[in-house]
Amino acid sequence: MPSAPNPSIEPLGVRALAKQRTAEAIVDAALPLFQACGYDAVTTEQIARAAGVTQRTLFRYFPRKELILYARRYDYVDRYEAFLNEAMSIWPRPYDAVRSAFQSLTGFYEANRASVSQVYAIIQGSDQLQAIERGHQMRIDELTAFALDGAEAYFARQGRPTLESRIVASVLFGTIRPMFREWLRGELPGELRLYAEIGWANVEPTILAAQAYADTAVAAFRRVPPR
Amino acid sequence: MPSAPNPSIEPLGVRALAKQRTAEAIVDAALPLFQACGYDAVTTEQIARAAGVTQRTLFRYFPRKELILYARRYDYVDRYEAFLNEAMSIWPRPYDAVRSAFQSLTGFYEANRASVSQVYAIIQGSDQLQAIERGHQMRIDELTAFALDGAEAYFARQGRPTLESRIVASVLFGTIRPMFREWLRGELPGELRLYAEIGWANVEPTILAAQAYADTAVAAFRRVPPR
DNA sequence: CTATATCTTGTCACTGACTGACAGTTGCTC
DNA sequence: GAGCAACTGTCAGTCAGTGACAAGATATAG
Repeated sequence: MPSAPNPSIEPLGVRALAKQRTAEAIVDAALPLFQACGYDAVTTEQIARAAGVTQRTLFRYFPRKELILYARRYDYVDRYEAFLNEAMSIWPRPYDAVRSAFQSLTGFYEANRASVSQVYAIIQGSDQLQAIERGHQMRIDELTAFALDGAEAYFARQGRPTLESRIVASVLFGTIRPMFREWLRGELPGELRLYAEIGWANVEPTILAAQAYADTAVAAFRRVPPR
Repeated sequence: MPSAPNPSIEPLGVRALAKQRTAEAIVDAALPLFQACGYDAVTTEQIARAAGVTQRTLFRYFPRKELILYARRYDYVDRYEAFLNEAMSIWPRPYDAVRSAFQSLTGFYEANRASVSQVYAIIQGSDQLQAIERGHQMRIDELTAFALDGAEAYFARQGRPTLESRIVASVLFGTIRPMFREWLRGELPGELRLYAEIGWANVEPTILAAQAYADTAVAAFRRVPPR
């Protein structure tokens, strides 16, 4: 009685196979349309017709329109969380764990450059999608800030991370993200890993400065007399 | 022939007055409903009926539902931009200009604490509004990064700000924003200005460190051999 | 191999935000 | 006071997203 069947090993029944094919048909129909006309201009009904299903069925597979687009990005937020979970139980220093998780994510981006770039380009064409994207980024930032608070804080994840860690996380991603973006746009030659390594090598001194800053600022901040 | 009439001095005709009253009636009807039931649960038709107008008229005044809510926030993004425009033509150092613009914004928040807090609380209750809010924050970040690139770059605002400035801007707001949030939530006693000043006094060394870092990182980054 | 339970899909009807077109009314101007 | 422009209401329509139900296909038990 295998309680957690691996879908890639477990032989799929006709039904599960059909489901998989339907989901892929929807995404395959949607992406070219998004690319040609822009995300906002494509209606869910057009996608459904192009995929040979009803609009209702489409919404059963993808409860929100954005999810059709994000399917091909393989849920990079969840992936980062998984990487971080693993790294946090291996590395003693939170900084090393974050760095390791990010390296894993970098490898993932490189392995799927084509589809990730395509989705990135589509996102740039829609304000709504950019806002959603920013939400994902905030989640990544928060996750990272929790990680920087230490393994205990990370795995509990109660309330909000400390102000110090949030500051450090914004320094970190304020640096790394623009680099990722330029690479995705094809404005940087060669491998992403290379740039990521340069970034990390240089970011460490600033992290230390930011940490020192965060400590003094937060201390001053808490020292304000109540009332 | 006054080409730019000041609405608060120019005597308003019956028509203009009626328009003003209608807009206020809509906002006055909406805010209590939002506060009581949550933004998402209140329909535009309910608001229209409560304000004594048609739904169609409501949308003529506020093309999107969110704008009803944001009316009472007096468009803080536009306001920041106006502050920044002024500051950038006064201060020679971009950093001072940004600081000055932010001080103006802080004063504005303090002067309108009640309504700003109310709107903030409503935003917290809706995912959609939070996404919109993120969009505003992105605009503020970008504006600030352009400002840090210097007056010329700021007033032209072509393309994207430099990587260096984007990094510095994220450090800046990664620090300032959590403070604003805590203050708006009522978790910090006293005046916002006080906290803002502490934050700024302490952020400067980190800005310098971040700037130094950004310079070396970006330099290393550009030094990567093409191909 | 058949009967039945389960899954999946299509159809229909609906909500809620938002828009275009048209017509009636009212304030403004000459 | 006539004519023009602005403002509003009415109506119909689009698009995202949801609930309910029935028909068909699949899986499973006997």
